[in-house]
Amino acid sequence: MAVAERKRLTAQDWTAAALEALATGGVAAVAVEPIAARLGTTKGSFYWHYANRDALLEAALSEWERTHTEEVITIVEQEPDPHRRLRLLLTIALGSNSTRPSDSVELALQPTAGHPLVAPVLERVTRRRLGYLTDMFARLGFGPEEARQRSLLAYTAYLGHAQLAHATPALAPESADLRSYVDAAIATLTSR
Amino acid sequence: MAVAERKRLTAQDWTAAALEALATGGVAAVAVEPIAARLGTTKGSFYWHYANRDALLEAALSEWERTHTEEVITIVEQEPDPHRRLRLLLTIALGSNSTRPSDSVELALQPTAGHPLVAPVLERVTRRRLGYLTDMFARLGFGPEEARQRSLLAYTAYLGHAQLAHATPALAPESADLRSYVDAAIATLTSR
DNA sequence: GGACCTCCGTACGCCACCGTATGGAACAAC
DNA sequence: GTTGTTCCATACGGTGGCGTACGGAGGTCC
Repeated sequence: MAVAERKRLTAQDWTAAALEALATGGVAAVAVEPIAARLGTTKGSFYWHYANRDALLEAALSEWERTHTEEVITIVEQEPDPHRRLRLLLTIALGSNSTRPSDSVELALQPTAGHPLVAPVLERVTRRRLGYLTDMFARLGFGPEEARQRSLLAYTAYLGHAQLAHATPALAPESADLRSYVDAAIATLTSR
Repeated sequence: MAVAERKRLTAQDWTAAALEALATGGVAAVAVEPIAARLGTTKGSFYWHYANRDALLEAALSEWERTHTEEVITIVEQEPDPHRRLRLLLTIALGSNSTRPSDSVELALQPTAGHPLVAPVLERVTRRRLGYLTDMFARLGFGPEEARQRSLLAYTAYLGHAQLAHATPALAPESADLRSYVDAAIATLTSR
């Protein structure tokens, strides 16, 4: 966040800053000169580490795909009990911190979903998550078709929640209310 | 859609084109010169009808706020039976045509939710919709708190579905599958 | 302490879009 | 068919981001 001590930069520094810009301002915000200014440097630095803007965007997207999702799945898999695992997952997904950058990226990619660099990443991530969720419902004892539909409902609810928390935070549940909401949502999503 | 016979344009023509651009390319796409080109005219026309770009954006947002939502609510209110009414609403919301411009606008506004012109519109629309949904669940016999949480789940699922259908259409349910999904979702959302 | 390599600052041309100015079509009224 | 009004085309300057060229600072190695 802080400009710090004017050190030399690495390609990593640029991707990190790009990811941050991506989360807050979307694909359009992944712009060389503004990010350079934010890093307290100039374009000269950037074009040393990267060929062009697209390369930076691509790096940021890869970073996002690599980091999130798998990270969460790994954490959640520690919990052996299926019910508690689903609860943990939804708590992490809906809860924790409604404005953390991780899910902001997903939202920020939305309008440019058709972008040639964005589309494949988005599809891979979504497929992975949906597949995992479906598996979870199946392990809760739901049949294949039922599990698929429940996971779809759960995942779209997650997406919508992130959207709500970002766009109209005043209307999204928070803290204590959020915990209560997560409980109610799980109850509804797993009721037969 | 077609460029037509090179007639004179009205302010309405410009807002309509702006709304279309907004739906497909987001706030950034509401740009005077590209829209002028698309309309087969020039900026000269635009600046006769509007003061500047912001005025156009504002007009497009107003148009959207005025048209959608209330339109759907009016239709849905024709149906007297609460269960069938909810079904009708979700069918319209999730179903019909996943890539119609109406809900694309909502998605397109997402990344610029903080924009001074966008934020208030988004909040009013969301509040109205959530309020109406909560009311529907209440009329189905759910208590106030339960109705609020169910409506939240239903609305976020709607938002997420729109997002899914737009960003990764390959992973969203379609046609027959969609009808089956809507049924399953309603069953889950209204189960006690 | 020179030679070298890594990284960055600055200056430049290019393009897209914004907004202004202004002359002139197109149409209406009579 | 002249006058007046409505609407539009064109030309222009300004701004912000992209990408390139190139010189030079700051480390590193011997």
